[in-house]
Amino acid sequence: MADGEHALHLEQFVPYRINVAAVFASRALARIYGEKFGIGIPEWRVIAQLGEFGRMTSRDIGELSQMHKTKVSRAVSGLDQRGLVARSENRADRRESFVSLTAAGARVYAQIVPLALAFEQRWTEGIAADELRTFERVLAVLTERGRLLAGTYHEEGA
Amino acid sequence: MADGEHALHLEQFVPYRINVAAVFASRALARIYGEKFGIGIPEWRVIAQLGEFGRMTSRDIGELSQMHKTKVSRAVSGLDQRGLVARSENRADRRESFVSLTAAGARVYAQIVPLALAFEQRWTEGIAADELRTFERVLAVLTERGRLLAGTYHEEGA
DNA sequence: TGACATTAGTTTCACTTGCAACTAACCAGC
DNA sequence: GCTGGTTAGTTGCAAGTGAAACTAATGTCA
Repeated sequence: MADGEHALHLEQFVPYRINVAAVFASRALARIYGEKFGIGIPEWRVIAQLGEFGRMTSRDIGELSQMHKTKVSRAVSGLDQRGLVARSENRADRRESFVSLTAAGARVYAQIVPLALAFEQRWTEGIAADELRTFERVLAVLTERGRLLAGTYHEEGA
Repeated sequence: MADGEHALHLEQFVPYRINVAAVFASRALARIYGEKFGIGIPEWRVIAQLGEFGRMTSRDIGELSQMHKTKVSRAVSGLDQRGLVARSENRADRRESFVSLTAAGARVYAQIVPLALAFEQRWTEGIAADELRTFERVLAVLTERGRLLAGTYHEEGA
């Protein structure tokens, strides 16, 4: 460790710290989706997108929710089998199909949303509003720059 | 969506956003460790801890780097086989053993540290120092609270 | 029209992961 | 110095993952 260099302390290393926080958040959320609804995080993301935007293709789901197409494929299949989403052919382009929530899926969505928002609320409770805004702004910058530094691809976490 | 409730927008949902940022950061870092040194994130965390604290047990490595004991076990085994760490018996408690960097491991550590710090630097470049401090402070709060909300365990991410 | 590239989505495969069960060693308390 | 509980670390296993290969459909350009 020569002059002018800084030592590395893992517990202060931002990429590490972000990851630890992300894992805790995922685990806590997975509990909510999982224990009460038997739904994992990829499934949740699909449901969240469909609940927000309605009918969409798997490609768009992956694009918007930052998931690899194989993960979307498997999540959609699982939800389809369980009757929470339905697929309908796009006659204008038969490679893709539209995915949408069924009535049962919409009910699950309606139940999860308040739980998810309550979790977020509880998680960020007591943090000053302006600090939280700063946090989110910095997070957005880091995410965008991270996307560039990570490369081209397209994928996931929770 | 009744009165008084807020809609959920996944792309603004903090747990989701943290995860996306974490994945990008991990991927970018994994590139650095992986492409140049053939080292994965668990291995990197072990090396980072040993480089910082010297000789320690697997238990302590896991504790400090937030990794499940099986992950630590496998990472240490791999590094041992590759000659980057060495294990030495603790005669006072023969269940555990001390792990430490070999000369080769120390060289790898010395090479990775500046790359890791340069990455962090590049990643956070241009963000105002006070905003970054706020970010880190909020991150610490979220991490601690996340730990509680997630449960008791002990584990990982990148 | 036909050849070639591209795209949506699925499947196969190798790898990583965490949990649970296990082994070996230590630590009561009697 | 036993007996039962606890701890450090490893291993078997089932689930989840992404890359790559694949299928089927669409687009492009001559």
